[in-house]
Amino acid sequence: MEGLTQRQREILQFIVDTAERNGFPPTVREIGVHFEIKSTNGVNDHLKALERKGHLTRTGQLSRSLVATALGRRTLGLESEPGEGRPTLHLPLVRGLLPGTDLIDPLNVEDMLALDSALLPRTTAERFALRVQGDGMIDAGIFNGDILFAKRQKSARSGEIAVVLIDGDMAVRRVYPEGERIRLQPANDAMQPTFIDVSQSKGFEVLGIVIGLQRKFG
Amino acid sequence: MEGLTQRQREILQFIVDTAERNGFPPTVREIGVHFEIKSTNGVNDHLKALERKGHLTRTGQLSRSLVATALGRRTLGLESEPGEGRPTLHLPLVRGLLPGTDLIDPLNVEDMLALDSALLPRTTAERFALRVQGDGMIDAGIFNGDILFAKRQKSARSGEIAVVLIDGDMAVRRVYPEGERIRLQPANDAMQPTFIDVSQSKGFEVLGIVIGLQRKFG
DNA sequence: TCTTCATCTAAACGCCTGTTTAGTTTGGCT
DNA sequence: AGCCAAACTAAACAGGCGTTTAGATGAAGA
Repeated sequence: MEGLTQRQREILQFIVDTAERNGFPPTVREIGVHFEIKSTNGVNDHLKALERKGHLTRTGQLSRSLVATALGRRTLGLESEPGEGRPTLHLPLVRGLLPGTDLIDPLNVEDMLALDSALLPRTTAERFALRVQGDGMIDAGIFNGDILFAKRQKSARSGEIAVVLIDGDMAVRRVYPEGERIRLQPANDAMQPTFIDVSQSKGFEVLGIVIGLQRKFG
Repeated sequence: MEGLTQRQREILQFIVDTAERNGFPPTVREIGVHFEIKSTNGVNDHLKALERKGHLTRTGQLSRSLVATALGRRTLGLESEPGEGRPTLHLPLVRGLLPGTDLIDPLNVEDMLALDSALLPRTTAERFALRVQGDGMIDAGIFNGDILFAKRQKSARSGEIAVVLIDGDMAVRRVYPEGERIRLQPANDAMQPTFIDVSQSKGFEVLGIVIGLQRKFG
């Protein structure tokens, strides 16, 4: 089975990505526009090559019938075997917590994320994901926009990084129980800790403990 | 939110099924053939209704741009598991680079990691993962032990965080081309930059650009 | 009964799209 | 130098395709 040229590979990737993103594959001309190939035949040459090498199928003369084969998908790294027998987790990405709902509720869940279990610590607790908002934990290497993974747990030990609910808003802080009060410590020199009075802690809740982080660059 | 008629539901189902089976949605006429609707307008009436009721999207006047919305999929009982049809990537975790081998080679690949494609930026380039060794990029929020994701690329623009090879060892640094030399800048006050002489850069190579990061806590 | 809506036929317009033919350019290989 | 494959420009054809206009039928409500 022949290998692909760099250009062929890029075009195959574009077809797969476009089908993924839009729900339907691109036309020959749309591929041309994306790669600044002026002639439809320039594109067609690549499609012929991809088809000849078994990475792509076309159906008759139907528009948008460009579909990557299993081989093609494998070439792009979309279908190989992950760690043997190790499960891929599916974690809910939560937006926030609407009053009167459970955290893991369709109303709060924005998406489901697939993640290799090797990328998170072992735990028997329920897990969820959330998007970091703000720079409150920047000195702990947790940046605005990062995805955090947490295990559900209603209490935190001293110094653990927890996802907490304060008056309906989710936040990420280091938690330090200090007798009558709880100190929520940001990891940012420009910010002050928040204190929660244990005796009247309405509106405060520990939602979970941070167990992982994912960042997207660029 | 209005409900669907029996006919509208059937047509929505056909669109989703066809897209699933073929890899691309049907045309207006193909829908007509399947349901023995002689006029394209007969079909179009249904599409308009489905669109109006928020179960279907069409993109301009593009062919085969019929895609069920999240609501539409829910109506059909398809409330899919992870992100709708979005692929899960399988990226090689590389240990290093043995002399005379390609980076993505069984000899260098320690494991395959499954990761939701939504967690990394879109790219047409090949991707790989590596484990961070050392505190050289600690001020950029990249810690010892983190897993980094990179796209394969032989050059880096100024300031990009790159995976580089220096005398056989992989390292992660910000890259700054400076005329006759290249500055490899750590993000750690305690460390000094390394300089590569462009004219005799044997043993130096850019392997890729960092596109993501995964951290495991605790 | 009158109205509304869902469903459909028929026909036509005009851009969209895949395909083909006929070349050119570039780089690697012999 | 000669050859070949990859990659591309240019132009054109024919049928595909979305859309619109005009109208028909029947069932459900008001």
